[in-house]
Amino acid sequence: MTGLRARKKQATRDALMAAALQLAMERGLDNVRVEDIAEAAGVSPRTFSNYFSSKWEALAARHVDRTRHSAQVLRDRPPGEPLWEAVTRAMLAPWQSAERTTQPPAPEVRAALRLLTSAPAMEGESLRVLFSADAELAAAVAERTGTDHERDLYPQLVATAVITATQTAVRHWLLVEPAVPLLPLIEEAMRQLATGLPDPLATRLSDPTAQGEPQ
Amino acid sequence: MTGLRARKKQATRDALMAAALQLAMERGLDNVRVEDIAEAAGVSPRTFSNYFSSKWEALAARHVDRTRHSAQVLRDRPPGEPLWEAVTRAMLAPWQSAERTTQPPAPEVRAALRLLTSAPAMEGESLRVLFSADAELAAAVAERTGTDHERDLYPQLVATAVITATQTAVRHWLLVEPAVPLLPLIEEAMRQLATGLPDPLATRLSDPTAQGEPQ
DNA sequence: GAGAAAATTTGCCTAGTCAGCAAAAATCTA
DNA sequence: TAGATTTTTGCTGACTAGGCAAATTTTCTC
Repeated sequence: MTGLRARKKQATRDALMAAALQLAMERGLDNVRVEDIAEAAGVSPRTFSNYFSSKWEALAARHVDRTRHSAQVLRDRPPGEPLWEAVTRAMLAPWQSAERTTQPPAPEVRAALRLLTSAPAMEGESLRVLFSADAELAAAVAERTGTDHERDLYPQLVATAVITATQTAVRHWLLVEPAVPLLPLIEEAMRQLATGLPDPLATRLSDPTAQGEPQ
Repeated sequence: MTGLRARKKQATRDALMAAALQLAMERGLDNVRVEDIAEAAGVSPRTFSNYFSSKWEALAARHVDRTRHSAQVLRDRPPGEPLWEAVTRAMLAPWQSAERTTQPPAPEVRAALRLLTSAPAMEGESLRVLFSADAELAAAVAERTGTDHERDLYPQLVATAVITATQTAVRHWLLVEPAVPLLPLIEEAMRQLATGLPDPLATRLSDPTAQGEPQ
């Protein structure tokens, strides 16, 4: 599927997403109209609607892409690998692009992203698209664990827990000062999920030698 | 806070929520305008906007109320109680009203709700409001576990995992045929979360005597 | 209770969004 | 290159979101 048509479509989609992000970080999404995004991407406003049903969706589309990516990675992990190891690798994958791991984002980028992602409308849209993509992740989990996504709660529980935990880690990463690297946060979130989110208070009480603070 | 003013406000809010649900179940939310809801509730369209910023929000408001309720219950559980027991009780509470536990909803209500809740716009709005209310739950978790919701991932992880797991259980309950009672589904979801969502395949392999199927 | 203060409802209004339709343009197939 | 398919686009109409100020209702103070 690498015809000119498909490539142009992808390019348009990318251009719209990039324009939306750029403009939103510059002026705040409330001060950006669909028309502005379309213009910046060099297409008509009507074409914008063909790709995204709102400007929030255009921004949140990155989440969809990342979730799809994770699902693909999960399917590709060796079948014998323990589930939670595979899941952790899968959720890390979309964030392991070179730029992001080698250097933290500039403070002003952080600030802009923080503003953007904390807007209620934006959070909502992010969650919506995340969950529209979670079926794919759930299917991969079902396949790997021999469960049935029609009859069993299990794959859905894992998929949604994993997605929101990752989201929580990312949000934490944007908020916390001073800046910390993202990947360990995601790993930690997965580890906590996989161990049943044990009450750190109870753990400390029953095992006074424990040193590790919950992160 | 039981002045006439406050009571009227609550009544208006309830009326709008009820009207929205009623009309949406009758004709589908796409065929209901804000104007219709306002009329059915006996207020002006402009007043609708004072309460809710969209018709989806009016429907999803039940989720907010339930989450608030759960947070309150969690705060009220005895301090010595293990976290996951308290959390489970808290999440069950809003669903334990008399009608719902004694008899399952009529098939046509189930069908209507299924349609309603599966609309993407509706799912998105549900998630948005659920997560705008999750701070309260996270705060209750932080208090109970001696963690800091600014510095630690933990309370956010628990709150979002618990909320989405409950949501998954509810969705499952609406979808599965034949109808099953809701409360055990929620309990099971919490139990799985608290035990780290163990891979049922691995469990079965390493312990061939195990009989329980993951639900 | 009467009148002042505060909160709520309402109508009016503007800017903006969303998607159906059909014509035009671009791309693919053979 | 001709014809089929897909995508883009302009036009349009129904609907929405929320600012503002006037009118109404409730609460507060004496």
